[in-house]
Amino acid sequence: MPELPEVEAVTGKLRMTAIGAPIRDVRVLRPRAAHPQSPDILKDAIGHCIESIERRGKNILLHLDRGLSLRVHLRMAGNLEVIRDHRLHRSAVRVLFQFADGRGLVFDDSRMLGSVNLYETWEVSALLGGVGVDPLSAEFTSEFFVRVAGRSSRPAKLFLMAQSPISGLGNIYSAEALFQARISPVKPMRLLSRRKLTSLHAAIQEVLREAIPQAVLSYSHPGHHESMGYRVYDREGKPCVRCRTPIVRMHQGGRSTYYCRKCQR
DNA sequence: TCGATCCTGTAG
DNA sequence: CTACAGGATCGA
Repeated sequence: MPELPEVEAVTGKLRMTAIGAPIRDVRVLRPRAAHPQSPDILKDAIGHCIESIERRGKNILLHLDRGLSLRVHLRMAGNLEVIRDHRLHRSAVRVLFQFADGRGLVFDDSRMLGSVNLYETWEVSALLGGVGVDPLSAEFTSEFFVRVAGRSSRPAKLFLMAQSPISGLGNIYSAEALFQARISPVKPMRLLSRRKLTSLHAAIQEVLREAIPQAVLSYSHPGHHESMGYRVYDREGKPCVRCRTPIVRMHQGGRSTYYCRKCQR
């Protein structure tokens, strides 16, 4: 379920709960979750505690003491949270970190597409060297955006979703940003005017910033997953909120793209 | 730079 | 039963 705002919500919550507690044991209930590493490697986290937590795009980095870091990727259906009692975990749990105080850090993932890996901290930066600029970081300037856009002939939506050179946008917020900026998802990036690009740059930040508080709310009420009101995503056949034209769904890169034929050109 | 693929769950 | 799901990697 997670895109950047949801991952941000998860990391924010973890920062308040998961830092400082020593890890007493690690259970890997589904070895594939550690792929391509051996699941045994996760056991090396035992005896360490989480010192800091960082989000890079959709990657979650849990930095442990003494030079180790966990990298968690939630992919389509993952979740990472602290539970009061590690014995009370649900069935979709793939990896369980038991804290010395009895609480547990739980990675669950019904679709088994996510991953949990343990690296030495210095390796992580190298490993994530290829991930692009985070759209909520200071590096994501309008100038940067115009520059990288000019170098790509890809359809706008595929460009936004590629995680490079921009990292963190997924299917929903790419569609939302393009709608907001009134740009067609199939328009080759380099053909967009500077004016359009500036508008899209602002729209990206706007839709993400707007979504974070919503994501925080939905993650703070377990089992209360209200889908927030999207402007185009998942609105096939429903009237465009701007011009009432029915929203269309098409396929791009194997994913659904929703857009308004009239507003977005 | 693309489609196929990894998995399971759920809606129609 | 099929289609589809908020992601990314891999091989051609």
